[in-house]
Amino acid sequence: MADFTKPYDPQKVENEIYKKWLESGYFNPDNLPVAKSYPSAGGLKAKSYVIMLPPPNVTGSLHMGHALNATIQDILIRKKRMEGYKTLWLPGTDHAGIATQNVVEKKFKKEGISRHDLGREKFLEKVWEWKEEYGNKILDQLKRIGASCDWSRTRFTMDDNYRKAVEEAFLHYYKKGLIYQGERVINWCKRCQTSLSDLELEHEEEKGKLYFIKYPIVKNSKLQDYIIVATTRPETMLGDTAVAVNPNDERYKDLVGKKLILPIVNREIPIISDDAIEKEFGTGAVKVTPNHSIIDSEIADRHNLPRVTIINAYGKMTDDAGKYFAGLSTQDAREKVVTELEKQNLIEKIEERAHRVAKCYRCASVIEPQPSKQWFLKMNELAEKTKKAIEDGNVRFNNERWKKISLDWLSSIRDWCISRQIWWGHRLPVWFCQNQTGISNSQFLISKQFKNKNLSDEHSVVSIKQPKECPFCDGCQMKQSEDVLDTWFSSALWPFATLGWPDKETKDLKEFYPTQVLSTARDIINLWVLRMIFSSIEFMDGQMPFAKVIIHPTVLAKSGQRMSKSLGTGVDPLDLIEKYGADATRFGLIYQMMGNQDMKFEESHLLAGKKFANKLWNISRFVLQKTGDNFYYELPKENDPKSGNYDALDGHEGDSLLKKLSMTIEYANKDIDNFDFGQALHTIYDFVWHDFADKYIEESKSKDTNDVKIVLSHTLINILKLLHPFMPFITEEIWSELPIKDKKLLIVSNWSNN
RNA sequence: GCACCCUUAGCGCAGUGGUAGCGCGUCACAUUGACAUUGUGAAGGUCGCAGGUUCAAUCCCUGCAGGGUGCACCA
Repeated sequence: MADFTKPYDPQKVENEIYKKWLESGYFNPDNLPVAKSYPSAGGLKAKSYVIMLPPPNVTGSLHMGHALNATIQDILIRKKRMEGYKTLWLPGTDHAGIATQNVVEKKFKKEGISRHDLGREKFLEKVWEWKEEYGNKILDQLKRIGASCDWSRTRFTMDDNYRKAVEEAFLHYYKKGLIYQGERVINWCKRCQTSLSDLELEHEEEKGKLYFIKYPIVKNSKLQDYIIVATTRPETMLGDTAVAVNPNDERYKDLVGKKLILPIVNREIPIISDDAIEKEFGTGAVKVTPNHSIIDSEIADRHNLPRVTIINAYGKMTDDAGKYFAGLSTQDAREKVVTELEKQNLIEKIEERAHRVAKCYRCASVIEPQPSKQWFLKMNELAEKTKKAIEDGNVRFNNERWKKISLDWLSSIRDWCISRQIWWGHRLPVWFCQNQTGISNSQFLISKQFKNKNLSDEHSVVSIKQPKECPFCDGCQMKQSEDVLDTWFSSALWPFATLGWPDKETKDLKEFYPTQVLSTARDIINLWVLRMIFSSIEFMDGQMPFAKVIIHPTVLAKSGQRMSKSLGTGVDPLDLIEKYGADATRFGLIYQMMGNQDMKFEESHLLAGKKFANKLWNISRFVLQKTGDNFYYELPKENDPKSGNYDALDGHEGDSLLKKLSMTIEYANKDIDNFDFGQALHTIYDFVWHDFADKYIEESKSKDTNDVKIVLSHTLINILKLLHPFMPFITEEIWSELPIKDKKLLIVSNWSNN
């Protein structure tokens, strides 16, 4: 029971209201009144409205971005539910391969146990235990802010059925010839001991040194004595097999084709020309280290250069680096190389220089590019189709800016490295002959030349189940690849794998696919959004996974910095909910969401939200007191003999309020539908506080006519509805106090029939 | 390097080719009246800087400065 004698206390109300909603079953679309009006599957279908919650990582806990995003989605879902759509907001979590494995590894490290001590099977058991215990924490936190997800449909990216989807997708791409195994230099995290895709790197500006090193030219009296190359990583020179210059660089024109002596190593290496080299950088001459730089590797491919691997998977120098360096860390090797070069007077100069270092997005270790055999998904064709879908407007972003970012990425895309050398994730459905290769892991390469290999060359087959017989030998037990797939490979299937795909006939898939809106953060546009689009093109017959994409503003600290735990700039939304209530937290976030790419978080808006909740509370109390037994649920219709009062409304001072109310409703509707949530909330706020409370209610105190009661009841009902998507708890609570016959919960009341 | 965004009151942000607004904060007054999580009122802005277009620019254009973001093969 609402206690109107006291100020509004969200803590007392919110849990009770949420329980009420859960008991009602209305979060599940199958229980909605609209589902009941279309009982037979064969007949007319109720119109559905579906949003897939971007599955948070199981390791996650709610941050401001989640809170904002959840509020946005809840606003849309609640409005559509009230409008009579069969609404589904499907929640779930992502197994988050590397992130989760790291968390569990860390936990055991404290006890001095490594994952290798436990072994794969045992370790995975522990990860599952961890997931069962902590993995749903973030979903419970979403409940606190009022998210009306259908919890009965909660999915996890490693559920049994989801696993089927992932395997099916892999098989599909493979049969189409889009998945292949390739040898190349990839991004390697030496701490996580796995490959990473280009998108899983973070670049950080660091102070470093640029070394200018002289490489002597093989004797020729007419030419200069040496070429100077600039590098930030002198130790990699031990693996150099060429020096490259731009073809149009006049300075080096006569030198192309000549040979150099690689210092220390004393290897003869050629001078080559390649378009990838910029004349302006450094000296315009670049050392080429094919096995420890992705770009250099590509240059090496174009010029058929030999490859030398001088750094191993743990970031230590190999035997091929020479006996003086073998076993050293790259840092120690660098110092030793520089000392040696100085001794030989081969260092021209050393400049201080800020440069960007690629780091692992999960553990922040410096990336050590490594030659390796990995699995790739060909991107050209998929990217082209995705581009077309976006250009044709089959998927629309809430801002052109995001469209452009997407198209840019799709235009300069490389094949996607989808294999990872970790344990937690979906294992590749690839099986190896034990007598021929025996290798079941993407291995670290020391080969001098790279190839793309056919599976049959590798004595392996792609199969979801373990093959009964090995096609390559007599009766070996084929062994499954030890590799797992990139987490994002499975996330990319989220919009349909959650609805039962690869079974195309499930009731949910038929009824709820495609979805209407995807709302997410901008840093995963490429990582996730675009991959969902091409996955849907491939697996759902070209049908887009969602019609519209909302990229919401990034919530920054007031200083303009990113919110982060390590910087101490983070704000915990749960603390805010504790302090102001969920409604006020939602209000505060949305109130400052005005369409820019960032929003600097300002806590005072939450205070405004709390005050506003209280204002609404008191408005309601006043209206109920004033109307007493004459609370009008419906506005009397014109010419209705029972309500001759209505005529009197024309020209009544309440008439202008009602006009303003209809305008507010109209604008708010339009703004919500355009995803201008902040604008909508401002409009409603201004009407409620300034037009309704400050003016009309003040004036109404001195009047006691039936007209006034009609206007008061009618306006209250409408602002409760209008505000429900934004502030669901308090509006539902007040609604429960209104004297209305055959009253439904506000959550399923009609959006617009008053 | 390329592209994009932002710069308006102490703070966070709206807004418009012609008297500049909201929330929080500040100040004054009011107060057992739905609500002090209140009401009424006030102070506070040459709308980043410099040019240009225009009868008129905070708004359109150009340049500059500061802040931010995305992308890229910065060796």
